[in-house]
Order: sequence, then structure tokens, then C-alpha cells
Amino acid sequence: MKEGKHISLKDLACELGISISTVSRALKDSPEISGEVRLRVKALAKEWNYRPNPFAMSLLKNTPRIIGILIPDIVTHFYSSIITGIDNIARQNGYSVIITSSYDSYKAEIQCIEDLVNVRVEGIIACLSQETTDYLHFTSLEDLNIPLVFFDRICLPDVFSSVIADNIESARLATLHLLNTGSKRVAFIGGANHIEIVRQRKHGYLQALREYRIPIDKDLVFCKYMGYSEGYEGACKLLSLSNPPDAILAMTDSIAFGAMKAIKEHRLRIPDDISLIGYTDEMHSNYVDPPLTAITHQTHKMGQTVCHLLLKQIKKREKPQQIIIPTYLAVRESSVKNNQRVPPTKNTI
Amino acid sequence: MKEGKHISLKDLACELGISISTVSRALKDSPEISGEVRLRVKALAKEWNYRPNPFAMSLLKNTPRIIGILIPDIVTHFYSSIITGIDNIARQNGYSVIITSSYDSYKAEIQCIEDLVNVRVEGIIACLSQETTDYLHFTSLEDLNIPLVFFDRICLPDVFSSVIADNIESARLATLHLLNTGSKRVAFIGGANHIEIVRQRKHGYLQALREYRIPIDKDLVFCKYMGYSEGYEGACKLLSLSNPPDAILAMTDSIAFGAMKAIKEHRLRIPDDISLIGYTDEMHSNYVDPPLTAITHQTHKMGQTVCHLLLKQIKKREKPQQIIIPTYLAVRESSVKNNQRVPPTKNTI
DNA sequence: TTGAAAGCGTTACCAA
DNA sequence: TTGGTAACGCTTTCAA
Repeated sequence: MKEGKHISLKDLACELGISISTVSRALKDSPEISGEVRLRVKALAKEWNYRPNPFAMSLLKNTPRIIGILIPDIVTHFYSSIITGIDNIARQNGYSVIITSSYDSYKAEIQCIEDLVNVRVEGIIACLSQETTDYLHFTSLEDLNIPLVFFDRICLPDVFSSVIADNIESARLATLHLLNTGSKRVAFIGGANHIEIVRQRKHGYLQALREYRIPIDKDLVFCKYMGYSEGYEGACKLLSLSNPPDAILAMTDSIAFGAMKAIKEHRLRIPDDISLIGYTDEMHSNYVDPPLTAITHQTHKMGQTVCHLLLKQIKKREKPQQIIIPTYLAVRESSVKNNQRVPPTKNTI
Repeated sequence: MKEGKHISLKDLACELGISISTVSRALKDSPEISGEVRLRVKALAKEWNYRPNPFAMSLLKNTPRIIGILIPDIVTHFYSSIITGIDNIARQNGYSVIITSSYDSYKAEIQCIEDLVNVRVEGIIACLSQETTDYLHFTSLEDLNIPLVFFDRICLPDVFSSVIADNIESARLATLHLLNTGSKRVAFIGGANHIEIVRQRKHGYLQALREYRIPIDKDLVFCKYMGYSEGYEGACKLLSLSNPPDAILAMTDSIAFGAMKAIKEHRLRIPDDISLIGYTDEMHSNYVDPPLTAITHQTHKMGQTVCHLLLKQIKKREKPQQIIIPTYLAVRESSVKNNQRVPPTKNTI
């Protein structure tokens, strides 16, 4: 039984007194093997619990069937949910998944890519760190012939395929929703300007203001970093303006929660004094006080879609394409001023 | 340059007109190599971007430097946070990590273990699915000589090492806290009884009641499944009792959030009508209304500790040990009845 | 129908 | 100081 060590074809061949090649063929139902041998081989393989050695296989074929994921972190629900979607599709297609986290550090991101290349992943799915402004570590993957697909925080759309949310439109609709439900001065809290999703969402926000013929007030836009503390900081700054906003569109869930804290500390009521909308898909939006209106991502679908896109690229390199996954606005209490109640959408939970 | 394909030692050797062994030695600073050759080899390796093929290595050494993780899911903050801890330590020690999710299904769990074995992980870190009552798929790992370490939801502590929280004590202290802050009838919502942490936490809960000389009322214990809906269901049932509780100790965060929903639907005030404590370490506990008092796990430390434990077992099989990671009670608003205000602990954020 | 041998990329041992 | 060779587990010619 060879306890401990793994069983190899050689072990089986020895025991049965036949050659390794015969065993190999018998196991894969090669037509040129006698039924009797096949049965004996299979029986023993089963009894001894034989499993092909994946490293020998990878060495031989140079296709380890592993895809690499690079994300900012795994604890943010948005990312872990997308990973779940990726993982499902990968498994269905016989791939394993290996996850690396940049923790939003440019330096760590480079190391992650290096690690993934070193384990010879067949392809990579990535979401940029907030710090990243240089893409050399990604473009150099082309020389190694490792396909790369981005999601959410993307770059170089002419070079790499990507999956994103309908950022412009979602921000536009969210802003319009605020303006339609009693808010007059809508502020925007985002992240650093070099990040594509920041620009897109701000774009949608500004477009809505334009549609409403509201002059743009630069003081109402706070863009620094996407994080809880910056949400808090941004809201504090906005609230201390001589002419403060009566609504905030926060670009991420953590920003929204930070802003919420600031608003409560200022003893303002949500939504009557300040309306608030977040970008999130977390069920926690439902539990906060008041329940948070939020642009909701179809994270699972996003994950599945990126993975499909990558698998396609692995099979056959194609020119880059971009897929947009629609979001929807889950209207809860934080956005509708009380003299403006509208019936909740069916997405409200 | 060999675009596309990976560079091998052979490629370097060919180009330099020396043998493969020499290249191999030069690259790893073998003392028995002339400085001149070493330099030339290293220069070319760098220029051509040579990376050792990990599969050849794994094949040779039979130590792929991969550890497998089996968890119920990745989106629950508790698990993703633990994974982060595991991952940090694993990387520090040159290991990669591969994650599989059982989605709390026994059948899927068996498949996950099978997958991990097939990729030849050197060891496995696992947290049981809620459905699991049979451990054959784990004990059979012993025959394969693959070390296994559990965390949180564990089994067979005499066979496998494990890392757990101080479940009995934490539940005891939480219950005492409720009784000390105005609650008279404390209920417990847990999961299925075959799960060790359920039994332990219930044990701590009952012990606290005994210390307070409060007779045990079976109606106040609801144990079915650890999930949001069951938290809701349990709370509904408890609240409809002829003699309902005035406090609930929920065994997980999702149970607590479900219970919170039920309580609000019953138009009861937290904590004045019903106090509520959850088991969680999420920052979201701070955002809910009211902020949730919760037993807080040191998830990162738990992850690091399991990983260390596993690495030790990989290096040298040792007899199983159990490590207990202390929790602390973060007292917030949901547990202290208003006529009983105590100063918040320093853990309150 | 079966077996022998080469090859995938690397290391380690033995010769030179 | 170097080179040749065997070995890791498997597949795939090529021969028998």
C-alpha cells in the first residue's frame, strides 16, 4: 500500500508485472489494450488510490491549469464575492485558483504579479491597487504570453480585456435620484483621480448636475483615497463648508460608512439634513441606521464574467473586449428626504 | 529571448556554451564555480528573465510548497480575515495557499478535500461545514500522510491539532454581562448541536445562568442552524413566547443581524426591551442600529496561529495540540439597558 | 497488444 | 572547477 508516499504508475506496473506504458494506457482507456489488463490495472489503481501527479503533468504539458487572481484585499465583501464567482467558473473548467492581495500597495502588487508568474499561472485576473499609476508590470506579461484580464479598477482598455460596472450611468442615476427626492446640493466623495472608476463615477455625477442645470461647485467634490477614514474626513470637510451639501454620493461602501459616522457626529439627521448613497452590495447596508441606499453590483456575475473572459483568452488570444455589468439602485431610507417619500423599489429588501 | 515559452536552464546553457549543471550551480552561488562564469550566467539569466520551473522542482522534491484551506465560504468576514492571517504566514515561509469552499455542504466538503489532495498540497487547514457529522474524509488524510489542522469548527481533537476561541468563557462572560446590565431572562440562539462550538458556547451560557442561580428554561434556547434566516426565525419564536426573553445571546454575527431584524419588526427597542449580543469581529457591528455589543475574535491572530501549527506539522509530525485564542467583549449599545449604563470598555470604538 | 526509451526542467552525485 | 547522468512521474513515439 505504500503508506505515506504517493502511488505512481511505476508502483502499479511493478505490482502487476507489466510496463509503465501499459498501465498509463490502460488507465486512459486506450483502445489498444486488452480488456483483461485494463480491468486489472483499474482495479489496483482504485484499490491503491492512485492519483496522477499534477506536477509531472504540468511539467510535461506546460499547462498547470491554474489561474491567478490579484485583488486589493480579500476581506472587502465586494472582492470576496467576485472571487467566489471566479472560483465557480474556474472549477467548472478544471482550473484551480490562486489568490494574491496587494493591500492597495503598488510595491506589493508588483510582487504579487511576480509570484503569480513564478508559479506559472496560465492567466491572471486583476484589480488595480489604488496606488498604481504605472502599468509596466502588467504590460510585461505580454512578453511572457500570459493573458491578463481586469475587473473594476482597470487600465489600458485597448490592451487588456476587462469587466466593469456601468459606472457613469450608475452615478448619474444615483445623483438624479437624490435630486428627485428633495436634495438640492449634492456632494461627491471619491478616490484618487488617476483611477478610472473615480473619473467615470464623477463624470456621471457631473452629468446629472448638468442635466438639472445645476452649476458645478468644486468645493462639493472631495477626492483623495477610497477608504473609511477618508470618507469620514471628506464628510467632515463638506459639512464644515459655509454652504454645506444636503446630500452625499459616496464612491464606495467604506467611504459611505465613514461619512455616516461624520454626519452622526455632527448631529445631523440622515436623510433629512443630509441624504447619503453608497456603492456597495453588502447586506450590511440594510442593517445600518438608517438603511443605506446603495448602487448594487452584481458581484457574482462580474466574477463569472471575468473568468469566462480569461478562459477564452487562454484558449485563444483575441483582441481585447470590455464587458459592462449593469448595477441597480437599491433605494432604502438614507436617500429620500421625508417630505419626498416615494414608494420603495422592488429591490429594497 | 524565446518569446512566449519559458526560459529553461538548457536554454541558458546552450547560449553560453556550457553545461546545464554549471548553469544550475552558478545560479545558486555554489562555491565551486569560477566568478567569471557565475557572472556571465547570472547576467544572461537576468536578461532573459529566467525563472525556475516550480513543477520540475515539485516533481523532484515532492514538496510543492502549497497548503490547502477548506472553509465554509470566503465572503464571511470572519473567514476572509482568518485567511489573510494564514496567507501572510504562508508567504513568509515560501508557501502558496489554495482556498476551497464547502458552502456548508458535506458533499462539497468531501470534494474539496479530494481536490486538495489531488493538487498534492503539503498540508490542509480546515473549518468544518455545518452539515458535517462524519469525519472519514479527514481521517483518511492520515494514510496519505497529509497533516491537517482545524480552526473554529473542529473535530477529533485527539487526532488533529486545532485553534479555537475561548468559546465557553466568552459565552459565559457575555451572559454575565447581560445579567449585570439589567437583563433577567437571557435567551440563546445557536446552531446544530453536533457542532463543537455550539455546545461550548451553550455550555458557557448555561454556566453563567447557574452562577446566577437562574433556573434553566429550555424554551429560551433555539438551536437549528447558524445563518441569518435562522437568527430571524429563532428571535421570532422567542419573542412570541408567553414569557419572552429580555436579552438574546446570538452565536454568530449573521444570527445577530437576523435577530435584530425580527426584534425591529416586533417594534421592540434594543436594548431596553431586548438586549442583544453577537459573535463577530466585523466593523459593521459599529454601524448597525444600535451599535452591536459583540464578542470579538482575534481573527488575524487565529489565522497566523493555525498556519504556524500546520507548518510545524509539515516539518515534523507531532502529537496534536490545541491552542485557544482569547476573545474580548466589545461593549456597545445593544446590550446595556438604559437604567443600567456602565462606562464603555476601552474596546468600544 | 505490449514494452522501451526519450523528454519535460531541475538537482545531486560521481567523474574528470 | 566543470560535465555527464540518473532521477522525479508521466505521455508519447517507435519497435517488437
